[in-house]
Amino acid sequence: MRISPWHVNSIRQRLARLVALRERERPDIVCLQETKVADDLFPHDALAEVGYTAAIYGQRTYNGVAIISAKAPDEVSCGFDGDPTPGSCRVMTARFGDLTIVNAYIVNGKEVGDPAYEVKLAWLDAFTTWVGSTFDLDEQLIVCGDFNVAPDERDVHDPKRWAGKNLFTEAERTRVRALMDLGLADLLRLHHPEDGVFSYWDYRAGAFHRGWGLRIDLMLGSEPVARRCTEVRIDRNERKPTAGEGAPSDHAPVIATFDD
DNA sequence: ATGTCACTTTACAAGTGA
Repeated sequence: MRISPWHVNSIRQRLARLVALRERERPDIVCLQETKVADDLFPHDALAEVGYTAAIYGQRTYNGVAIISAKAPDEVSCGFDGDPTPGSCRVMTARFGDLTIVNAYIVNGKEVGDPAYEVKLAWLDAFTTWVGSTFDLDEQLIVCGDFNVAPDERDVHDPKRWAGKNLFTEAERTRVRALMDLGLADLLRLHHPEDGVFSYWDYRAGAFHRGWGLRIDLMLGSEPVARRCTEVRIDRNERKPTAGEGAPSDHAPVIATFDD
């Protein structure tokens, strides 16, 4: 089984590349963030042509998440109790048999000092409280998506430059650790302890070309999921302008493989 | 830090969010 979280930054702009990902990597499930489309305009037909059904929680212009899969989920729910930003479509949960997947697009936070940064911290607290009180961590649980937080120094191209900056503050990283302390492992790190493994490069300033990346797109899994996880990698090539039809997202897909 | 991108509006440019 293969599961791929991907921040697409508009599913309509990324449709050809999503279809290509389907053909290239054959993910059974893709968890999308920032679909940026109202539900009545979601491209169900184009995805059905490559064998995907889509569970969607979208809004126009901002945010929006979707879980698309070859086999339809048994159960889907949207949002989470205690969300400090009600009305923003950022979290959805799908159950596939014994496996539950939470797909999350965490508040960006803009910059330290901006009110949005305080919202981000409150959001992370509320999200962790909800995950801890809603799910059994002894069961198979995945929490994945765009966390907008780089967990540690290996996850930023220049830790000194990023120290104290939004996406890499101690306050954010402490909150991600608190989520992991519920009993969720960073699945990529089980296979790749090395630094320089990034999932996001800003569109501006030629960041990709210069190697100015961050790893903020994470796949966390409970112990029963971690045991089944045989590989996690990031499809860095997908970030290249030349990698396929249309322009790239500023995020690359994470690709995780599990024993059946 | 900022060599961009996507979306929206009463729209043919500029603001917003990332």
